Amino acid sequence: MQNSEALALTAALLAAAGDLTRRINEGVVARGFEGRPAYGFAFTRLARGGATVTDLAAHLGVTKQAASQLVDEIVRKGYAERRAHPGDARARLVVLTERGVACTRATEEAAADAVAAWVDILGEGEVRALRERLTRIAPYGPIRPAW
Amino acid sequence: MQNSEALALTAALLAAAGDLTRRINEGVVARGFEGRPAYGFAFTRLARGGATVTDLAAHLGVTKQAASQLVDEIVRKGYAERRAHPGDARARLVVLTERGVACTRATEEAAADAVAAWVDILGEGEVRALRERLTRIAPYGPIRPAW
DNA sequence: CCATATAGTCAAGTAGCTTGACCAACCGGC
DNA sequence: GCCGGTTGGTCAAGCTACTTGACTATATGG
Repeated sequence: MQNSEALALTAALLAAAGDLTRRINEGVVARGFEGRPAYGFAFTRLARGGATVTDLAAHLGVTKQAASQLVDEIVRKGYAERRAHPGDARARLVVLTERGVACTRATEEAAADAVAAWVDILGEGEVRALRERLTRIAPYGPIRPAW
Repeated sequence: MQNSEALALTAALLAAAGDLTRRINEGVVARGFEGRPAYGFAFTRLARGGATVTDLAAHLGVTKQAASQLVDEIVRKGYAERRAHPGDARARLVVLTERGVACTRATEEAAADAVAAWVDILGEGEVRALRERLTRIAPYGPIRPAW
């Protein structure tokens, strides 16, 4: 593989990731929620019975201060609330509210819509293969959304 | 395709793009250049006979002010220089210096190295297919590096 | 030759992170 | 028990890479 192709692959990956992220965010907004892309990844973690700020920080690959600020935001917007942690008085359990769950569903729907556009181009099998290969290449490190 | 898979695909894309970008940047640094990921994409545009700030802004998908700041950086670091534009006294042609060309080569080498790790996992054919499909999905919009 | 558009820069503001300092609560060894 | 070290969380300040807005100099079409 030539050097220039490697850079083109990187550009294509970034363009694809950016495109998808943008479409999903637009879909979420169109469904009546305000947010930024990082919310979706935070929600997928919170949806499993809640999480501490530290859990969330690890999941998102940021400092706990940054995670705490994100929690401030989603609490202020009514998507989550901080509760006492059962069994650790230092920690606080961040759980989704009703509206937070609704936003999570909206995000998943928007993601499905965005990917559907890809399925139209590549076909379902190839999109699935794409995901499988990407997962093999970059097995769950923490996520760095960045858009 | 289930909704949750669509989000997983997005996460995988972001993780892969972030991983690749990080590896390339590390490779560039290891070769003795200082920079950030955006440089690589700027250089690929500048390498073709230079470009104006406005060209670069369009290529990178940012405002011309942001592009101008990036040019300030790479000029300060000795990778490029501003020259008079032949035929338009308003415009200035940004061209790579010798060192800028060397850094461009280093970036391409680092990218090739990073992708080589993927070839080890997936095989050359699949990596090529990956790139082909990504290019079909997200045909050159402007690039938003973001890391 | 003038009205409008374009290239570029300067200045200020913003988002989303970081590092550093700190406090309260947990925990293992003695 | 309790005490040193660790961990969960927040507050405060700073930084980076962008943005918007205002402006100047040059180009261009009627």
